[in-house]
Order: sequence, then C-alpha cells, then structure tokens
Amino acid sequence: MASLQIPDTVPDSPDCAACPVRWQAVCACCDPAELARLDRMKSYRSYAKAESIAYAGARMTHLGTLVSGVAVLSQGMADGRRQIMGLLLPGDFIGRPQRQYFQFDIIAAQKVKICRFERAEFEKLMRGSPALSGRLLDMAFDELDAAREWMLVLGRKSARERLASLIDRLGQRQTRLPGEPPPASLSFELPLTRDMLADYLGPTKETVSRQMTALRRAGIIKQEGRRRLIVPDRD
Amino acid sequence: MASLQIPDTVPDSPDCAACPVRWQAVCACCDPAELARLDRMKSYRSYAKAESIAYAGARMTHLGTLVSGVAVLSQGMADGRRQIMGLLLPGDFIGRPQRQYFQFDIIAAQKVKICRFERAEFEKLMRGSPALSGRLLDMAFDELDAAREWMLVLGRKSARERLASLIDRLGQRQTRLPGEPPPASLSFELPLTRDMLADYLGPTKETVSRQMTALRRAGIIKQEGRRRLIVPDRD
DNA sequence: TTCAAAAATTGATATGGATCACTTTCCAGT
DNA sequence: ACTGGAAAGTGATCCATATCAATTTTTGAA
Repeated sequence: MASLQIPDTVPDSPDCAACPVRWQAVCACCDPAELARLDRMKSYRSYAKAESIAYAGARMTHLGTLVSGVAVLSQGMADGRRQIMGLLLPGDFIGRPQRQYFQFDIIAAQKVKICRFERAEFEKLMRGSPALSGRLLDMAFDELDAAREWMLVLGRKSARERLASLIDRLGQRQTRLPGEPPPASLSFELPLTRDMLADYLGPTKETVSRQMTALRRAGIIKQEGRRRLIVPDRD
Repeated sequence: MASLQIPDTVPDSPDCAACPVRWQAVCACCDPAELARLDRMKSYRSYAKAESIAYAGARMTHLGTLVSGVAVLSQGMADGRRQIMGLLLPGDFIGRPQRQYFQFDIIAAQKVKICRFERAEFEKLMRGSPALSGRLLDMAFDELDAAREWMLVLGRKSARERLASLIDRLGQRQTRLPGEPPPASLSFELPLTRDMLADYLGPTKETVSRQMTALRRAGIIKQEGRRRLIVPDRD
C-alpha cells in the first residue's frame, strides 16, 4: 500500500502564521484569537498519490483545508462510469459542516497534505465566529458558481471546447496571482492523467487524446513532455 | 410587455407567520424577533411568465425568496446555446450576499412571486444572526451538492437517462412532503417546455421529444395532455 | 369561435464521439 | 542502463444524437 510509505499524521505542525495557504483558506479572515484556537485544534495528515481521502457515504469526522498537492472530487456509477466534479487545490475547503457523511469521493491526484479539524470542534468555533462562517459561506458560493459554470461546459460544448475550457481553467488557477488579471500566456503542469481529464470532461480518454493532438496541431497549445502545457494566447 | 399586466409591487404583504414557504425558506430557523425584523424589511414583487427576473451582469440590489411559481437559472453563450443550471422552486433563495452583480440569468417559467429584501439591509441582519447565516450556508451547500450531482448526469448519462433523471428530480421536488421518503409513484405537472427541458439536459429539443415518446412507449411514464406526467414506478 | 403563431412531434440524413484493437511512449523499480 | 507495465496515442468502424425539413397539435389573442 502506497500510503504506508508516508506517516499518517505528519509530526511537524508549523504555526498558522507561516501556513502557505494562510490567505486562501477558510481561516483567511480569522482574527489572531480565532487563529490561535484553530492552531491548537489542527492536525496535519498526508495522503499518497491515488490514495482515497474520503468516499461517498463515509463518516465525516473531520473538516479541513488542502495545504499542498491536488485532489479530485468525483462520483462513480455502479457500471464504472465516473464523473469528476471538481479539483481541490491548495487553500480549498474539504467537507461540509452539519453533515455526518461525505456525499462524494475525494482522491489524491498527487501527494496531498491536509490541515484537519475535528468536525464538532470546528462547528462550535464557527458558531461563535461570524468571520469564519461568513468566509465559508463565501467560499461555498464561489464553488457553487464554479459548478454551475461547469454545467454549461458539460451540457453544451463539444469535446474540443471542453478540453480548451479545462486547460484554461487549470492554467489560470495555477498561474494567476491572487488579485491580478489572468496572464495572456500560460505555462503549467497538468496535474491529471488523460483518464482523469476524460472523467472530468465527459468524453472518453481516446477522444481526449485526439483533441489534445488536434489542439497541438492547430497551434493553440504546445507541449513539453506529456504534462507541461504552454498556451501562447488565451482565446 | 407582459409584465405590465401585473403590478410590480404586490400591495398585500401577509404576515411572515402565514407565509406558505415559512418552513422551507432561508428564514426557517429565525426566532420571532428576527422574523419581525424581516417582516418589516420585506417587499413582494411578481413577474409574468417568461419575464426576466435577473440577468448576468445586472446589479443585485435585492436578495429574496421565491414564494410561488417556478423560475429557471441559466447561462447563455454568444452563439445562442443555453444551459439551465437549476430550477428555482418555492422556498428557494435568490441572489448571493456580498456580491454586487448577478452571475447568471434568472427567468420566470411561470408567473412568479418573490419576497425581497434590500441586499445591504439583509447582509446587516445576517451579520447579527448566526441562525440566519447558518441556514443560508446549509442551503448553499445543498445547492452545491445538487449542482455536483447534476454534473454526473450531464457528463456521463445518455439522453434517455438524463430525461429520466430530470423527471424523477422534478417529480420528487413537487410531490415529496418534507421529511418523508419519496413516494414510489409520482404524478405531477411539468413546469417546463420541451425547449427548456432540452436546455436543461444538454441535447436538442427533437431528441428530448423522441426520448419522451420512447419512455412513454416503454411504459415508464404516462402522459395526460402535454404537461401532466405519471410515473407508475420509480426505477 | 377562429386563426395565426408557437410548441411538439416525426422522418431522413449527417456526424461527432464511442468502442475496440493495436502500437508507441514513458517511467518506476531492479 | 534495463525492462515490464501503465499511460498515451492512433486507426477503423459503429451508433447515438445533431441537423434539416416537414407536419401536427396546442395555445392564446382578436
């Protein structure tokens, strides 16, 4: 089991003030007192590539923030079809307050580190902190808007357009500096296999592969190796 | 203009206690004091069938709750393609706190009545009321889960399966009593035209029509007139 | 009630993407 | 540096759904 190579609970617990996602995560708006309390509550846990972080129906004992790596939120059907609903990138919130069970599967696409809080404890803190619950509300609405935007892609766009939309989205989230407009040209590492791209986009991996070739031949993207992508001009 | 047939602001403002969606809406968890405050803030507004309630980019001056009728949340592309992201039924929340502009179009599918609050005023009340903001957080997460569930339908299911999923979903929301399990057999009125069904499901209206015929011939659904549907056995 | 416009259905044909089968490329582990 | 297995790419064929073109049914306004 790959997960055994990495200790389940990472011993080092750096101070929240030094956290790499301090300003992206749910705790971004916390005042020093709240942050100190979170600091005491938190524990880290790492997951190996391809390890399951949660699965639909499992008890949700913890909530948390993804600190590093990339994970994937997905749902499977009985016959093996699978749809990825979203990517979890550093700063993203994992779980849902007031819920006992996970609704979807969460799988690490790379080595992942999560900053975790016990659910009951976090809920208690939330009740006393309008800043924290307000921030979470805002993040939830952002996710909702993103999910709805993606419905347009899934419902109405061709395979080629879908791939282009996803490349653009991934590129922006990985390249853009917070508060800045998106750069015209992107260069970044694809965190997903072709199979995962297919599960995200709807079509099969063969079609994804063909469309990737088509985009490359059309000069819309360039590739360095299999994973690094360059988008000279976003349009 | 159809909207001129109906006064923009409905004069009668029944007491919140008598509101038909008192226990579904965002105000479900409010205590009497909060409810009294909302009661003073609220104003009603009606929209005619096919009237636009909001459109992407428009200023969001009010938030509110849909009290009666059915509206549709959708997004259009430049070339005319359109995707419906969700239905707004009685009790559903409209708008988003802390946002200046609407992100999507909202269109009345039938005559609609909305209970509105000025955004700034509602936000102020929210800041002082954990019950209200907690309730909204819960509703937002419910919507998020529903949106993600729907992604599976859009990304992975055939036209027939999609139509069946939508019929089931609509039937349940219109038939199910809160807190009860869904009944095995449904009978209800479709609030959407075939065109709108197509915009919801992804395929064209012709395909929707054919699949409707196919489901009828397979005995999975029965129709009374064009709109009333009967699902003898949900499976 | 009548009638024109909109909605829905049906048919014929075209096509994008699925499927199946195979080859090539890339790594991870020895 | 090898090498076996996974990931990625490519080709041939088939099918579900789009598209184009009527026709029928419903609706609502005069």
